[in-house]
Amino acid sequence: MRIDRELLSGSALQVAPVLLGATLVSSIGGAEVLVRITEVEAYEGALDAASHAFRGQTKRNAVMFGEAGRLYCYFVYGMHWCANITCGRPGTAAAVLLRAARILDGEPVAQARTVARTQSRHSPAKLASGPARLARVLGLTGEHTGLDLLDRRSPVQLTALPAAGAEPPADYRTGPRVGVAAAAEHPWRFWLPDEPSVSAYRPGGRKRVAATRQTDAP
DNA sequence: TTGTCGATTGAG
DNA sequence: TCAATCGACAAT
Repeated sequence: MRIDRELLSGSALQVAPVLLGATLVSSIGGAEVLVRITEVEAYEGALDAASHAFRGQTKRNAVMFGEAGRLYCYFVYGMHWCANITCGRPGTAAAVLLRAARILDGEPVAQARTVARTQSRHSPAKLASGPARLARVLGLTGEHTGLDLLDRRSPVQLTALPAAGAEPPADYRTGPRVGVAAAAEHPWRFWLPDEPSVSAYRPGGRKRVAATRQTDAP
């Protein structure tokens, strides 16, 4: 089934599981890489303390407030790019972080991009295991933010959903987001079972617990 | 203008 | 377990 914008216009929580199993193709740099999404995370707007859009619109997160189906890439830890697909209605911020994928075609290109950055090779299953690794094999950086993934002329396109169509896959798993301290109580991570590319879980970083006030409040 | 920290990764 | 490495944003 073809992916349309309406399908992506729901909340991040609704859209995230639907993207599991979808295929994404990048022809950036003249080399084609095709992947099947195996792991994602939902990020809402004002109601999600872990979202880049939590404190309102800024230059960086502006695309999250626009129409669904656009690419949102951000730079993190001074060296990595991570990619999201925007969702929700215009005016409402929401996006789905692409955390891992299985490489269906273009593995040599993916491997070459990895070696170029790390000086070392990865096993096929790990080439796109993790948001920064996935963005790397696809050649995605900040300059690609805003690209319409539903436009056939775009160098990066969301091509198709699995046979099930607009429904989430029959079998998938959910859990807390990886490396996110805020709003950790919600299962906003979705992944396909038995997929070697799915990244390892890691609890959120320091939450800087408000003072080590062990004693009870007055 | 300055200081803090991050939706991570790879080496040790 | 920890360093790398820098842009965004809140605080000054």
